[in-house]
Amino acid sequence: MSPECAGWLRKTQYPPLTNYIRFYMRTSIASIHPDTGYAEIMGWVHEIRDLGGLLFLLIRDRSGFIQVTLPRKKVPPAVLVTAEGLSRESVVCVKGRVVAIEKAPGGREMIPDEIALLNRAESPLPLDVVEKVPAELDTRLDARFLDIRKPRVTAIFLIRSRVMQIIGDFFHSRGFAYVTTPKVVAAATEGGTELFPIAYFEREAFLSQSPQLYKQMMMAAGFEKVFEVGPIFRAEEHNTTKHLNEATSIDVEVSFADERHVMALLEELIVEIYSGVAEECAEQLDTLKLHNFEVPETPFPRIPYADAIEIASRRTESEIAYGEDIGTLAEKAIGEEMGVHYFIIEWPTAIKPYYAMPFEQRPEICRAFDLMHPRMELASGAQRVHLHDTLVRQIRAKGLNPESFEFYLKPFRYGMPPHAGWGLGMERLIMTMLDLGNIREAVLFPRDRHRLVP
RNA sequence: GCCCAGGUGGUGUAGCGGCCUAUCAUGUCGGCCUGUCACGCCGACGACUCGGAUUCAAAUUCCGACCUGGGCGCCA
Repeated sequence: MSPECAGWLRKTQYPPLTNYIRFYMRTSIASIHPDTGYAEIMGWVHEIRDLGGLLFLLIRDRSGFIQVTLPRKKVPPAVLVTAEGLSRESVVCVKGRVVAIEKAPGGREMIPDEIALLNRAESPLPLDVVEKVPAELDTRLDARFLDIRKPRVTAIFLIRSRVMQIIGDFFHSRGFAYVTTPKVVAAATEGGTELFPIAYFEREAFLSQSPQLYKQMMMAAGFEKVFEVGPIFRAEEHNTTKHLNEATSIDVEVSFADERHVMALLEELIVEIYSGVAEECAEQLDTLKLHNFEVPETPFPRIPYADAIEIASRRTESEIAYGEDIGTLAEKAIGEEMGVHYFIIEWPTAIKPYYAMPFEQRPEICRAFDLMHPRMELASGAQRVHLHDTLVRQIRAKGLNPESFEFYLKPFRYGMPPHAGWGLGMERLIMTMLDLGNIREAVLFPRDRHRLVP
C-alpha cells in the first residue's frame, strides 16, 4: 500500500493537504489511455473474473471502466491476497502500470503494483449493479445509491446537471435575474391543487405548489425578467408514471411581454437544451443508447385549443366538448398527430387560472398556452392579467373570494407592468428528452404517493 | 379517489389444490481453469408478505390487512 493510501485510510485523522489534493487529483479512469504509462485510480469493483492463472478486476469510477489484470505468477503476493479478498462494489485504490492491449476494454489495462481496499462492500448486494438480472423500479429506488452507480443511471443525472447549467447560462445571457422564492407559504396560490400542510410554529403553513405569485410580485418589484429553478409540492394522490409530489419547476416571468414573446423564449430554451446536450453529453447519450438524438426545430407548431380537441375527437372517435379539459387519452391522440413539440394556444378562459389574460375582442378565450411534447404536457404559461380590477373580476368568476387574495392583489394597485411567463417541468423535460419510461427515473430520490424514503 | 394486475431465495422469475423436502437464471461460498469481457465447468447455500377461513391436503381457493406496479380521474 502506498503511503498516500495508508494516510487517509486512517479514519481518525485527516490526511495532509497535499495528499488530500492528490486524492481529488487522482487519475479518472476515462482519462487513462494506452500511453498513460503509470496511474493511480480510485473506484468500485464492478466485476471479478477469475480464470485461475489470470484474475481480472473491472474497476469503475464515475467516468468509466478499466480492467485490472493480475497474472497470478507475476504480481506481488500481497497484491494477490488483497485482490482475492475483494467483493463486488468494494472501494479500492489501484496503482500500476498501464499497458496497451487490444484484447482489453478501451485498448488498455492496468497491471497493479498495489491494491488498497478502502472499504469493503457487504454481500449479497441489495441490487445487481452489473444488471445481469434487472431489478424493478421499486427495488432500485430502495437501494437508490447503488442503482445510481449503474452507468445508465449516472448518465441521466450527469445530463440533468448539464441541463441545469444550460438553463442558467441561457437566462443570464439574456439579462434575466435568478431569484429564489419561499417554499413555505401561508396559503394556496390559486386554489385547485392540494397542498401539503405543515406546522409553522403556532400556525399552519403549506409547502408551495408554485412560485407563480412571487414571480409576478417580482414584476411589480421592477425586476422585469426573472427565472427560478426550484421545487414545487403537490399533494395530489395520483399514481402515474408522469406525476411526482415533489417536482422541479423552471419558472420564468417577463415584464412588457405578451404570451407570444414568452412562447418564443420557451421554444428557444428547449432547442438550446437539446443542442447543448447533443454537443456536450455525447458520451452519456451513447451510454443511454440514444443514437438518434434529435434537436427539435423551431418554430414549434401552434394549434388553437379548438383545433386540438377536434383532432382528439377524430382520433379517439369520441366527442370532446368545447370547454372540456384535455384528458390523457386526448393528449396522446393529439401528440400522435403532431409528432413533434407543439403549443396549444387560445384556451377557453373558463378552464385556465384567473391570472390568464383574456383576449380583448374574444374574452371567452385567453392568452394562455401549453407546451406539449408528443407524450405529455411540459409547460404552461400565459400573458397574465396585470389590471387589478380585471383580476378581481376573474377571481370572482372562478368562485373564489378576492379578500383572501389580498396579499396577491396588493402589488397590482401600485404599478404592475404588463407581463407574461411560464413554468416548465424539469423532470418531464428530462423524461421526454431521454425517452425515460417513468418520471421517477428523472429524479434522484423521487417523492410519490407512497415513497418518502430514501 | 376509482379500476385492473400483482406480492415466491439478495435480485429477476416458473409453478396456480396432492406430482413442491418449489423451476430456471443471476448471486454468494468452495473446487478446477493464463486473455476473460453476460468467461466456462463441477458442487453447495438460499424463498412461498402477514392474519384468518375452506379442505384429508393450500405457494396455489376464499376473506381481511399491509405492500407494489399500471391505467384513469384529479392536477399552472
